[in-house]
Amino acid sequence: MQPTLKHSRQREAIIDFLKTRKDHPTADIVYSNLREQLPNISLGTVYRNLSLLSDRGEILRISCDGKADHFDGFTHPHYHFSCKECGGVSDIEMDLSDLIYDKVSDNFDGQITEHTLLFAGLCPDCLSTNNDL
Amino acid sequence: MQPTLKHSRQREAIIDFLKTRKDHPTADIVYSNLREQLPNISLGTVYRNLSLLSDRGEILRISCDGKADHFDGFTHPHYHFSCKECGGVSDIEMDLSDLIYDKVSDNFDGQITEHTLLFAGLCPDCLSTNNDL
DNA sequence: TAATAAAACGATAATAGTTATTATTTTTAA
DNA sequence: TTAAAAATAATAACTATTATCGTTTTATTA
Repeated sequence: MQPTLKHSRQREAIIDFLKTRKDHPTADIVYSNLREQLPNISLGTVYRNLSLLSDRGEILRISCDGKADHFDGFTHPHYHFSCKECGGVSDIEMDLSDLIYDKVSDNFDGQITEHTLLFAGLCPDCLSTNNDL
Repeated sequence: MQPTLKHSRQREAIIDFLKTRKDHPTADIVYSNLREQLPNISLGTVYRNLSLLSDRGEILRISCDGKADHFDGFTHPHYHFSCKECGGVSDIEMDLSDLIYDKVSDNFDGQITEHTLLFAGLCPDCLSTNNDL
């Protein structure tokens, strides 16, 4: 059994902060923003709670290419896009699940409980900047 | 312009080794295996070449959840599966590209040049072991 | 409300994975 | 066969993350 959660101001602040952001901040960014309201919060606390919350499915962890993980406070089914130019991570709202699960069940004998689909390329901003050159 | 490649015994050994493996080894595993034939090879050389080769598209880098990256010597279109029980990474051979690109182009204005789709759950072995309990 | 146990904390040390530095060696082409 | 470019081994440095530990906070119960 996992231990019962006790309320903590720090954890609540982390969840609240993530809910205000659509840009999927890293642990470090969460930390430096929260220090404004909670000057004594520790980076370890941020990491601990981000892991705890994503393990419990309350937030999403997005891992791209060896760099720092990003976190998403919104857990409805959607996908992510990581721009190769600016490094930003943004949302792509669409529903592929049925399509993907139908197809993969024909091709794999194990049990698939989740999938991560990450797109990469140039975001609209960087695309237009590049075209201007 | 990127520098012209010069042949190196170490890089060739890395490519050859990856071609013999279907289990997507990490840099560390590549290193310890290659030391049998090249006792003086350095871990830095392994990392440098794995990055160089994946940047050039000759091998694939597979990033899952903060742990060490895995590398795949086969670059034809296929997807990966990471078992939550044993941590192994294996292949799923299927073609979703058209399906995915068609759908995503309706939902995103940037330019998508690649996508990474990683499945997770229980591999056939761990699934049958779990059922036996 | 005071005592207590569990959970969470902050500070910081430690670790894993990876990248950078540098002096030396290897490769390639003139 | 020499010279420039690239690659190497060894190792230091770095980044992201996790672990440790003594203290504080939270929730429960006497």
